[in-house]
Amino acid sequence: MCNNGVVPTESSRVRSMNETRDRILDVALDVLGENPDAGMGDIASAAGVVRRTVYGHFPSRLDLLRTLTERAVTEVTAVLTEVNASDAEADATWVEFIARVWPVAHRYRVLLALRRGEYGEAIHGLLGPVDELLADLVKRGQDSDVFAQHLPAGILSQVAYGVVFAIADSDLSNGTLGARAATITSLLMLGVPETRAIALVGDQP
Amino acid sequence: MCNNGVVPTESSRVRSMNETRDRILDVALDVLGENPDAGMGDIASAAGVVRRTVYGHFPSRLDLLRTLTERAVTEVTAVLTEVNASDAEADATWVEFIARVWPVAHRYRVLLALRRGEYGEAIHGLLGPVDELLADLVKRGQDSDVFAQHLPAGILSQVAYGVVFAIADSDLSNGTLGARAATITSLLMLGVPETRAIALVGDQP
DNA sequence: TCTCCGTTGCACACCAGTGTGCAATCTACT
DNA sequence: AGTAGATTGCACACTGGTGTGCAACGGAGA
Repeated sequence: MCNNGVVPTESSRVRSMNETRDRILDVALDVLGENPDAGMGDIASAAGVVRRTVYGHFPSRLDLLRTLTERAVTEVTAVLTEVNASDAEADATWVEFIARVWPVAHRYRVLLALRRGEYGEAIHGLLGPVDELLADLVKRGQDSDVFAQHLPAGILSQVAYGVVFAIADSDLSNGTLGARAATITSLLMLGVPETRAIALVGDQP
Repeated sequence: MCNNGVVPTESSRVRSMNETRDRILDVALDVLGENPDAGMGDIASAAGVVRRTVYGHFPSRLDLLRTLTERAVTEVTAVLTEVNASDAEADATWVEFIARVWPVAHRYRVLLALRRGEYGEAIHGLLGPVDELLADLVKRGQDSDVFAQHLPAGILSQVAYGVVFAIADSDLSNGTLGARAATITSLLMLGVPETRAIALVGDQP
């Protein structure tokens, strides 16, 4: 008997294995989010699995971290390029970006802490493309006089999304309150006047 | 033979011991600043001393960290209370505060990273008084309509000096450029209009 | 039923850091 | 010269995490 469809209906073995793998990744985000120094054992038990099993899916801790980071980069760049496609002003684009990236930033907030520490360099490297896209957006805003120029675009963008992550990491992180706060605060620090900032955010649903 | 002066002229033994102790503390700031996970051994060799000697002065790693933190708290609160004594507007006070606290913040920038990690809770606790003083200042600014109110004073002050430390930790950290950038950026995020912010900073020497 | 294979449980070696103990050494003070 | 005390060098035990090896279990698929 051959496969009846084009896609070779994954055997349930494979599917359950992928589920395990995904669960480990998901849980790892939570656990590391609470404590960036959590070990493979902590992640394993949180995922309802034995440490040895985690090593079955990810040969090393760095491998797991890399996979998480790649996921994050994929999701963020997707949002960022989509948003950048519009020809709106840079500040409006920024607002839409934060609104859409907020859940993602909240999920992956731990990566900012992971940039320091043992595997920081590897993580940092993978995050590079995001940094560039972000700097481009800020640069565009500076060139059209929408954003302040007291700092070079590269650094300003770093600080700005550092703030977003910081708020995503704080008590406000849940609900729309955090998103609003992060958006307004980052706009302010990008040099957008308060009235304009509030108007822009007010437009958001 | 009794002491000839009121102050019992420290024997040079005691003095050189204190010098060693201070050198360890100073060097620890540098080493930990580059790598918050540096061990007692790294600190010791950087101080030109053996690991065992460090343990002679500080019974445990936590003890060393605590001492560093206490130093930082002392220095910062000194600046903060002094600055707060003036009856200037909150934004002007903030500018003076950043200007004077900048070298201190730069020296102790590692403490922000240390707030997470194994001994984070202890460090965090010691840093409490600084947080309060800072929140008070921001609150004063909000009450007199000088600072924005899109975030509660407690969080806004956290984010604001998070930014200051972030810049103190970046490439700009040296020279007056970093201080200017940190001041303006933090003012912007506190809701001070760009023109006013630049004017305020321009006043500074 | 039998086989494959993800999973488990336990073993181990390895590494890095922490904190302690103690004899030896060096030096400022008496 | 003698002594007290800071420092050294080396020892050790302990902890906690990493990564690997392997036999055994258990369920889905042939």
